Amino acid sequence: MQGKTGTLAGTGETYRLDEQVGFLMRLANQRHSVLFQAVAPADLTPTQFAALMKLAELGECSQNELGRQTAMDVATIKGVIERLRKKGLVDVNSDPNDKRRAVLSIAAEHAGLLPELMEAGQKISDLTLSPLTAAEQKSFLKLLKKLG
Amino acid sequence: MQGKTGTLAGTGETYRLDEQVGFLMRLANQRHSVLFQAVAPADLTPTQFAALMKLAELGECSQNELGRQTAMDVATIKGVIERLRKKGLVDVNSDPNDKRRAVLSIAAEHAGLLPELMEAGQKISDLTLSPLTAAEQKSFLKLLKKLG
DNA sequence: CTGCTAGCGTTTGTGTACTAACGATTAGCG
DNA sequence: CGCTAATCGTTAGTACACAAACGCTAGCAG
Repeated sequence: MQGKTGTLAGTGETYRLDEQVGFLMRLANQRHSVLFQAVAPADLTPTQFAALMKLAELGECSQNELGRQTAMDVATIKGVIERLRKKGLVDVNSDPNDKRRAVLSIAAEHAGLLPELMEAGQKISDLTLSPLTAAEQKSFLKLLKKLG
Repeated sequence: MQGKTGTLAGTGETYRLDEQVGFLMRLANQRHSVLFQAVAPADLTPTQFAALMKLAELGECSQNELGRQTAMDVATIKGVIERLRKKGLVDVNSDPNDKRRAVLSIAAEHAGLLPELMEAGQKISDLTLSPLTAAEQKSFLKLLKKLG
């Protein structure tokens, strides 16, 4: 009977924030971001990293296309590409065949960075999952894919 | 170290973005946000909802304390509280015993909203997890907690 | 050719989220 | 008692993330 404890007192009080998926996912994401920042080369953020790796995978593509492939909004990918361009990691050229399009590609000078990035990406994933056993990791990823 | 980490850019890429935890968690979070927005009352965002429910649970507390309880940065919780205050859901008063503190509480006029919020929160969690079976949901939450 | 539709990129506005620095206040220790 | 350390809240700056509205361009229908 703590008089001032909670407006929820007396209403059943069954809701626990720290049991909700959304909250737990936010926490897991925060931890992942910290690990990422500690390991990632070239001051890349998780989002920038994703865009860069996808671009490496695709070779060349338009801005909106890359956004779709990485599940980023048009307005989001715009800023991401702009920052990668400023860092000199991505080249932006206009498509002569379609004046609407901007053709993205990885800057040739930095193509050598890719193996390092892939290795770092793997390490970050491993670190993020390290509190789980190998079996748990596999299970977690399987379930996570169903929630995408 | 282990296996093949994609050799060079020109040859084949062995790094699959859509297999990485970080990327999958981002996707799951996006889906959750969409569901949240569709169901949540009072135009609350997931973050605002978390702050509000935690405040209801605690009764009264300072801004920084609420931030800690909900895993939000001081700068983040500041904005969140400001928006909740503008909506009239949260009252902010200064502590007479400690001039640094701002004492937060749920606005009495809206205390009746809480049961509805709890119900919505539960529904959102259920919807988010609906692609999984009951057993999978339990397993997923257990693993997720280890990653927080 | 004209007009419609759809896609590409841009901009604005709102809302997280963290870092870093700051002033004000309180608490603790010598 | 005074100095220092810790805590509280604020602000500026950077970076996602999405909605909505805009202008431009390409492709297609009539």
